[in-house]
Amino acid sequence: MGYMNRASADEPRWLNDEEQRTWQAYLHATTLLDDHLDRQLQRDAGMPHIYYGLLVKLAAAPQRRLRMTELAMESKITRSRLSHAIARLEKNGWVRREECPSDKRGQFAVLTDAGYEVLRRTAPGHVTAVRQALFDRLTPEQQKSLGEIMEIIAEGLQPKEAGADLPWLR
Amino acid sequence: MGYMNRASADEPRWLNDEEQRTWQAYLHATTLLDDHLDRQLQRDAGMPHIYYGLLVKLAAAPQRRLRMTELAMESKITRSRLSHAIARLEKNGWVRREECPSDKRGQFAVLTDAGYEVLRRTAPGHVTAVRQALFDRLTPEQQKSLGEIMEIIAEGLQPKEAGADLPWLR
DNA sequence: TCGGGAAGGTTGAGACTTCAATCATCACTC
DNA sequence: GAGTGATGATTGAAGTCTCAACCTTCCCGA
Repeated sequence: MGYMNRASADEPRWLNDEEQRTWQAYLHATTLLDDHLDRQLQRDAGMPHIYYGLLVKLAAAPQRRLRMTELAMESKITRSRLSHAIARLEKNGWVRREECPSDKRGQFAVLTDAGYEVLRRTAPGHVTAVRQALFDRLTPEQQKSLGEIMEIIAEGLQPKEAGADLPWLR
Repeated sequence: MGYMNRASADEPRWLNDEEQRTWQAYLHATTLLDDHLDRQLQRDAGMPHIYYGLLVKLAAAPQRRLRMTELAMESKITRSRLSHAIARLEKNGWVRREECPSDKRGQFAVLTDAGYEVLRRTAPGHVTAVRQALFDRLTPEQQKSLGEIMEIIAEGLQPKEAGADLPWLR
């Protein structure tokens, strides 16, 4: 059951053996990599991978600041999740909130110097971890292929149509 | 910072532009797909994706039962996480625990009829969701490539050596 | 300009995960 | 057969995420 291989009239198209293998491999790889990087960063930077990603986005943004919804969108998460995360990072002194002059509802998340420093200190170790787990194991063709595939999947999950169920609009 | 493109003496090999794009695409796709399937299953089956996966493993196992550590290993998660999860699924009546006769420390997680029924009822919708998000969007070559790549990554993250930091041995 | 819906963001409760500590049993050795 | 370390599994607390409810401000048409 689940992804079984069967065949009958009005039944859904179950995954065949190869598809099941591919899907299992996907689940295994993503689960393990997620766990691996979360652990690496928790140990070396004191925060989970997704939080680290937030700091990276802020560091790359003009003025090292981003509107909350924009940051949520770039990170593919909900605004609620982001609110909680920023609250935690603020407590650490790595991010600070600033009001938006042009829209009084708006808030900026701003990377502090301390936040930048954490990034500066831990980025080398993290990029190494990513290389070891991913890039170092794949041929250039596989890297290219992976990029294309992941872009297709990501695109498919964020349709342009109005009313789409996107995390940052939830 | 984070995956910046720089060059100097003893600095780590930062990700180049294409690598950064690939990595971003990977993060976006996995985050969105995880969210998407979690939501689909929470809505239709009343449990998160990983819990659903546990039921699927049990359904496929002989006697519809698996030792805790074995189930954790197949699911790539920690035993602690599994303990909590099984406790919840037990409360739902979808899984029951049984002692292991040959090793009094051991426990079996056993899929109940009610658990099997949930699977029977929700599997079609789930496999459809997976197809729509993943397989339907990829060419056969891309599917093959994805499977190979993910197997490489998964393999790389579970080294055979003793002392490896594997979730289910934590 | 008033009213109502949409957009930006936060909050608290409950659900889930992590981490370290714990307990019981097993396997091995002397 | 007693001691010791390893294995199988659980627990509770703290951290994180989801969901729904909420508040404020903006937008826009009547």
